[in-house]
Amino acid sequence: MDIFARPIAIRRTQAERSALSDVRMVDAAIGLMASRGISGMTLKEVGELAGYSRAMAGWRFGTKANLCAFIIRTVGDEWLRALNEAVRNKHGLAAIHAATDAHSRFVHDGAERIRVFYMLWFHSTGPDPELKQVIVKVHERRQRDVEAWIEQGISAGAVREDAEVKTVAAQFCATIIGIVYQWLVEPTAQHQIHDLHQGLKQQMSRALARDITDAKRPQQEQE
Amino acid sequence: MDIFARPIAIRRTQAERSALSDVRMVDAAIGLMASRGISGMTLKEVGELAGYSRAMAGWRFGTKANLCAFIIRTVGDEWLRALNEAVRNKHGLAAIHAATDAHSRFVHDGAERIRVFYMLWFHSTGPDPELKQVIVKVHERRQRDVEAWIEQGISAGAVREDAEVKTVAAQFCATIIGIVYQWLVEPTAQHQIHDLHQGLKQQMSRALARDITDAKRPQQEQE
DNA sequence: ATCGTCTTTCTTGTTGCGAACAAGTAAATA
DNA sequence: TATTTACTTGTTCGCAACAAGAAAGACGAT
Repeated sequence: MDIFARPIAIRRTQAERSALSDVRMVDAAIGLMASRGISGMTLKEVGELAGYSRAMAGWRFGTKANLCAFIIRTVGDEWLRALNEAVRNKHGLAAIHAATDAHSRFVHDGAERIRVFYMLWFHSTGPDPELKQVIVKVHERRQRDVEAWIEQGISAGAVREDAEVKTVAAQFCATIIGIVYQWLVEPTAQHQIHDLHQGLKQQMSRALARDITDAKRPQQEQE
Repeated sequence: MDIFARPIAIRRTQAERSALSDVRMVDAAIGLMASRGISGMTLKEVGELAGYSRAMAGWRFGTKANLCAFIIRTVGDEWLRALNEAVRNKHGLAAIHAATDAHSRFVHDGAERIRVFYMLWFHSTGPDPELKQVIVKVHERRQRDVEAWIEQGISAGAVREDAEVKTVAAQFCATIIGIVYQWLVEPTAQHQIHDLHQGLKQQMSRALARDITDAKRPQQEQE
């Protein structure tokens, strides 16, 4: 009977315990940053909101920067996985269009996680090497993905051979970041964000399409 | 003789005193942020580095956020003035190309002030309304300038009439921001930054040029 | 299974630093 | 000289960061 009297203090393995506290604290931190900004998120509150003590977050992650890095890695992975899912089996312009549409959709849905992910992304512009390392990794991987799509498109004959792969990929990534910035600053202008994504697709078409006619077709694939 | 014994405690008007301390503190703050990042800049050090006491910066600006806002306004104005100088008397594509080249040049020169300005720019992505207000203003003004260039180009007959002014201007601004982000994260890759600017010019040509031949000419105006 | 020991997870206690404000001093204005 | 404006010293509060202790899982021995 005291089996029932005891609250739901389920017995968990240690690995389960840390995993659980990790996700609880990440969720808490994301919630706090989404509502109060990055500087408004405090390790103390993260611990307490996650159902632990003051110092829990500090103890697990050491420093606030470490927690942020962990969040970037975590959400960044989810994010890359979702994007790759959307692009599955496509290559060349089709892949880029699919990725852009997926990006537009995700951003439109406006999940807290993504918003905070990009907030952190933009916060790592200082000379502090800590966060930057992580960001640069995610960033490089993104750009490599885009380059791969273009190269696959070239070898499949769907993209013009003389396309400057690295430059175009860099432009794509830069524009995506610019669009995200707009979104973060003015989350209400969903229409504009959508237009910017469409414009990006068009721009990539003009840069990569084999012939003029391909590039001219604006291709409103989404919605 | 004690006129000479006394250090250079020149008699200044009160307006001069505040103006002087303002520029000293802004310089100090920019220096600190450039070397240690935004969170590494402390009001205490700003005051002392500027030659005053601990609390000087806090007293003058009230809060750290206010100091940052002040810096954004100050440098933002310098920046807009320099850009407008570079574009003087141009319109349409020529103006946009000139602005892009100027931007590329400024960023290449890599003045501390600009770097910090953009660091602050990217830091204001949270839900904190304080800094965001200022940024949004600078941002809107920028976009209006670009729209004006395009419209002038249209009425002068140099830009196609069916150009979607607002959308293209927004794309231009977004891409600039994306490029700046790249620069902040990887300041070493100057070559890439230059390429991105050139690519942006080409992209704008394709979007705005009256006929295809105009758009095809890559126009390496810079350097 | 049950006990005792070791390890990992988490908590309470403390320190130091910076932001923010309050109350005082010095310099300029009139 | 009186008043306003520019600046300084003194203090409080909150957070990050660490240290030392408590509780909960792991694991071998009986």
